[in-house]
Amino acid sequence: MNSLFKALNDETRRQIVELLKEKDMNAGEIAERFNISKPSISHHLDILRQADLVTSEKKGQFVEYSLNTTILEDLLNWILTLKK
Amino acid sequence: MNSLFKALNDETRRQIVELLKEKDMNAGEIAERFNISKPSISHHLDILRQADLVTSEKKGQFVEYSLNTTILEDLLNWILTLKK
DNA sequence: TAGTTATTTAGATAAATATCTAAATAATGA
DNA sequence: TCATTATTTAGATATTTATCTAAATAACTA
Repeated sequence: MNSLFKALNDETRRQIVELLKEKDMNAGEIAERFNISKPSISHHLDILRQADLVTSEKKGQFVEYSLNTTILEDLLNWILTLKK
Repeated sequence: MNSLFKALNDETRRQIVELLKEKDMNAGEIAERFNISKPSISHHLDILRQADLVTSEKKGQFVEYSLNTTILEDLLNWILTLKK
């Protein structure tokens, strides 16, 4: 849970997640959407990957990122138990 | 949303939230549960209050804290739209 | 194979954060 | 009113984090 909350505790990363909700994208396409350097975006993607919120797959020269929503079950349940 | 994710991005604060799920508690009672100084707990409570995750009410010498679960609706909805 | 493009790694830096101790504030009760 | 108790504020410090530029790695293409 720690890595998940950490991953979501950043506006840029939440926006990346929202982008990937629409469709899979490669690192460069994601970086284009932000006024942040590519290495910084790469770092954000790494944190999202550590939290298992995204998966990545090398496709030739590109690295394609996809959203993994299954990990959100845990978060959902945590919140629901609070609301009891 | 920013203050909410920030508030939840700390194990101690998540534990405080879980304690308050069971029953309202004053600052001292909460602090007793952790090996952390009272000023630090006070600071954590402040961050939870800024996120509107808890409310506080002065009761004589004590300050009683309560969980506010309504604010979790937003978070719940954000997650649910991701899962679509 | 050499040059180009895509992405990540390394290393640096400024800002944010979690924690502490000491001091201030506020309420109680002798 | 004075001492005690509960809590917060102030100020300091060490760690984490978001960002950058430069360099490294990997894959394509002429």
